[in-house]
Amino acid sequence: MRMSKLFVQTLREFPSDAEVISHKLLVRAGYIRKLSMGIYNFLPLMWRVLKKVENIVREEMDNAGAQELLMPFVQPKELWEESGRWGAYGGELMRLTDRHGREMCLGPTHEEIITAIARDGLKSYKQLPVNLYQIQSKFRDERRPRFGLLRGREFIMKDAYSFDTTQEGLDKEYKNMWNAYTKIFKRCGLDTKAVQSDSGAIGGSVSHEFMVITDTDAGENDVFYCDCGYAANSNHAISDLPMANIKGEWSTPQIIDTPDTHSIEELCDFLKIEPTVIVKSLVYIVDKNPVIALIRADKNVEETKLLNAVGGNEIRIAVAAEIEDIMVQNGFDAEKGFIGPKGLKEYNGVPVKFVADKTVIDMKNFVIGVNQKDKHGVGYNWECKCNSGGSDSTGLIELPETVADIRLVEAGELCPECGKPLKVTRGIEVGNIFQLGTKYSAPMNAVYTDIDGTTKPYIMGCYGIGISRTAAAAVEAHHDENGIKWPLAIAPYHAIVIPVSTKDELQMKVAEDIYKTLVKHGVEAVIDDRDERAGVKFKDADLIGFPYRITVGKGITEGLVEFKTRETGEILNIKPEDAAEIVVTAITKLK
RNA sequence: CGGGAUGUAGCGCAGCUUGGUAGCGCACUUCGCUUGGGACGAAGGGGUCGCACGUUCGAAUCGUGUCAUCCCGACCA
Repeated sequence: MRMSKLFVQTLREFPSDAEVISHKLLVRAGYIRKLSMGIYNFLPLMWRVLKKVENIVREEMDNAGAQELLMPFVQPKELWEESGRWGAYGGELMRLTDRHGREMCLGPTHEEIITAIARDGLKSYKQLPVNLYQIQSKFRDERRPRFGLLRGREFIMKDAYSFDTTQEGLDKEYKNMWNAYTKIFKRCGLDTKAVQSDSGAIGGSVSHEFMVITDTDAGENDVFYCDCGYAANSNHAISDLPMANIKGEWSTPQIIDTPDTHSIEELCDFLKIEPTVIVKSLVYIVDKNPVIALIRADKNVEETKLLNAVGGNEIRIAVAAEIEDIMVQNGFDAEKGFIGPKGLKEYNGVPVKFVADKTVIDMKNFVIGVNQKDKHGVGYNWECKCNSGGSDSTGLIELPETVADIRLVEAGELCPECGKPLKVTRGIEVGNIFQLGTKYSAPMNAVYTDIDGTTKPYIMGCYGIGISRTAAAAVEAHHDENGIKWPLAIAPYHAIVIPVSTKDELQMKVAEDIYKTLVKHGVEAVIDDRDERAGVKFKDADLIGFPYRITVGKGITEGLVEFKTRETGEILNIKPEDAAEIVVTAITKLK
């Protein structure tokens, strides 16, 4: 490709609406342009990168025994009703109506379709196991798209689905996919960590996410890990707490004035206490139902854990107006900062549910909100057998029926497997593997006939890789102040040849010769034939991120050209005829 | 969904307070000059100032509404 013809427009400045480095660089270097919120055009350079990632994924999936197919992007409501997700999926499912008034949706994932395909085709145990996959655009109407390609609404994804007759078969395929993923990301030049995770809306039990560990702030997920090998996503991580004072100083219960203590910090300052002796009450709304979470005040609630504890689809924190409503409806006059569990019965006719984090059970003589403005209860305890002597209930709080781990783990807490302090890092999720079991096959009546003549639902697994997200994650992991440093395997081109002066006939001739030789040997190369100053060409080459740069300049009078490796910055002066060999050798090593 | 901010040429921005013929840098076109890290000079082309309504003799500028984009999410951050 000749640079003068390549469809790419680099920008002198970063776009103003981009926040993370992969977004900034991909726009500035001319890879992508935004069309709408969370929706991007993939320009020719980007498309080359995406095809490279796709092909690596395709090769390894095929090697692992999976078969590629392609399912529709637009899907009928009926299948989603069969699985129960038409109602359950929420706002991320982009729904539309066709001219006949039929309701459809844009596919955010394809469990329903693939299960229907399997149901039609896989009738006998003799046909199983099977693993089917596709590489295709997905659409999720994200509440808040951001970070460019890392969290767009439309994105490219590889999704695979396995069908087995036994759990042992699923376990085997799960491991098979795990191994394939490890190879895929390694080939893409990415270091990944497989972490335990919550299975979320897709459902199922066992699941792992493959995370690219990155120093940049684009990592959306905190990954907690330990040298012993334990690693988990924040929505799944568990830990033991280090020793702390969890016994308050007040031995007799009383309600005291705590004016203007709207935050835990203010309350601690006022009472001169540690947050470890406060039980805070947080109001959540789960599918329109009120849920009060009780947790030690120095810790935070992990919303996914809380959601799993109460069951439901969507969880969010209550807004101030809702908290006010709850107070009024239960005969209180308090505001946020003074909320407590006692006396809260219902909200809009729905009983209030209470969930206590398991770490509050051992707390004694604690401080808690009592639904009175500018007041808190101190010296409170849980109402349980050990406290049965109390004649009046003042100072006793009923321990909720649901006691669960709803706590967000923090670095420094203790590894659940070996007891050493956990470490935290940011990760970008580029792939995931789930054991679905019969979550879709059972409700959709997707069954096969087993050897004994009985019909059984398939045991399913699903396995995703974000193709476009993987490319963006590669930029997060491989860049410097001058631009992108693509791993060779997924770079849009392997090398660029730069004649410093297009008016210098010798330079041009040597550059053209090198370029032709590279192309002849299967190297994907660009020659920068533009009549630009050398600085412009170097800046563009660095920004776009060609792994190798061959510069033909003044040195040619001594028979030498410059060979630069983008990743390391290493510069060699070599003979023109040696350039192709170096690049070809590097490319060969990729296979 | 709630809160905040911003919409002026392809990109980045000024002008708005105090209404009076729409500007700057980059990019683009032509010419000259220059050629190892985003040169310089000259001359050009390109915008109904997000959209609608209103106030006014007159609106990018003031008011109302609307759409879009970005940032933030009750305790804690």
